[in-house]
Amino acid sequence: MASKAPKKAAKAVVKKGAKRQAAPVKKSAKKVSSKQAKAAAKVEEEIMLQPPRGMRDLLPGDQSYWNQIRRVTARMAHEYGFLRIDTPILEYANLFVRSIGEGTDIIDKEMYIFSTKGGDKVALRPEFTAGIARAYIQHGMTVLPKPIKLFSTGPVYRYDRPQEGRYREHFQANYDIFGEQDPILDAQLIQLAHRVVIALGIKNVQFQVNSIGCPKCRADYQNLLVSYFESKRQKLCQNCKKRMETNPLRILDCKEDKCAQVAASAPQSVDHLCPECRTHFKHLLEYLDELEVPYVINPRLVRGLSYYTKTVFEIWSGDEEGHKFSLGGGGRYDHLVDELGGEHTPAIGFALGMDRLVAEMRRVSAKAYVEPRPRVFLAQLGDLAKKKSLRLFAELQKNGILAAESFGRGSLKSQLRVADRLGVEVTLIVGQKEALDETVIIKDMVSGTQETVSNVKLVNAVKKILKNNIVVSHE
RNA sequence: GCGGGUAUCGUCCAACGGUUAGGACACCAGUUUGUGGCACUGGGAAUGAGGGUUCGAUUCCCUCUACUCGCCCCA
Repeated sequence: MASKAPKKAAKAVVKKGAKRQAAPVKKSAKKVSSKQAKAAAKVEEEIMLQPPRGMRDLLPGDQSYWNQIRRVTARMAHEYGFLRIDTPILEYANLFVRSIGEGTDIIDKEMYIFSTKGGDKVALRPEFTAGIARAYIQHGMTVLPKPIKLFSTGPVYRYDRPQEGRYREHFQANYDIFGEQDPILDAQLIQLAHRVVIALGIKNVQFQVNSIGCPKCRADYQNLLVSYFESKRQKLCQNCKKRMETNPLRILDCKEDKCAQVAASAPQSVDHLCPECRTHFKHLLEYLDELEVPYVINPRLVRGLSYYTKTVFEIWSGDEEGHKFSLGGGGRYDHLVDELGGEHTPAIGFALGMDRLVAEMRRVSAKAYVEPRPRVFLAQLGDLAKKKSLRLFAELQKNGILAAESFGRGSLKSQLRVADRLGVEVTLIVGQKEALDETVIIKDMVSGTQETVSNVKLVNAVKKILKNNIVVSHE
């Protein structure tokens, strides 16, 4: 038994789920004085055995839903003609500031921004589109036949207060289309989003759509809005009073009761669109009706990024209590590319929140993708067999037989226990005798019967047994 | 950034202010050494950190940290 002091020192280091890492410390602590141990523990305490706030591990047990989402989003991207693109997680900060815009919450308070050793101001991407638009311009994709459809998945970062369904690191599946202004693309993108969600087994969804116009008509509308809110200034919350100057459109979706009341009778952007924007929106709605996508027009939907023009939309999913939350959103951004220095390129894009899709799939017990499990276990006994088993393992794989093993274990008993727990149908046993004879024992785990076959016949024999067994599908 | 709640083995729970901090599940080993499931035996494994009150704190108080729920915002 360790004396009390070292044990305490070790304990301090241990923290949750860190037994193994802590064990060596415990051992060495025995040898040193308690004073030293305490000092060591103090240093060790600095190591937080948890990820930074708002970030989490996606454990093996979580992966089936993630795999399903990765597969479906990528398959659908392919079917709609999207090409995969991966851009850096880190970009120069001003790329985001310029595209997303000052006055937005994302830029003003939610961006991970810092300086490199070389003095560059960089930021973790808070969304995909800015980096993708940058790559589009930089690599001259403008010469490619239009439209150019690009697909990405990966983490994005927002320095936000975490809560249910909101993380500082979360994952998005992102779709962008460059070089086409026809509203049928808007509709097609919404259709894609709908089909992804449906394919994942999430059925109770609805789209919220709105048009916030182009820079021309929005400027007029914004003036109208400001003068309206100016007349009701007293009734607005502190935040919204500030928004009057910075981002008046956002007052429309303020959740404060008093603001919502004022906003309810505010002029709506859809009533003040220029002829071009009006036509665009009208056609979009016609296409959506044709598609039979569930949608409602939400005149107060404005979205938190300032580069949007014309169409904006979100996908919402409901739960039993009638509480709804957003699974994704997007919109058109016809002027982002030229604002960033490229030639004028109308574009539209949207992102799905993968973490939220997982949460929603869990809630509705949606089907998940399960990797094929090994149906064969390879057990070894004795030094010679142990050596041979590595080669045999590879041999099985080359012949399409996925095998599990527990080579580190000595006794046959414990290996069979593992085999049983894994639920394999066949265990291959190689002992000293078999290793010398170039044979393997094939044990049927269901009936318990076994036979010895020569190495050369092994693969076929195993395949035969597996073929005859009824394959249990894992949902 | 602002409120509320929570913090005990890997997980889920227990412990009138006094227990060697207990149990279940999981994990590891063994039940005569080359054969799984069941059973039995054994083992490792925790009071988030720091102060205070007290003879004595897992328990009461304070601070910090983390998590969590809501607001804000968003995916």
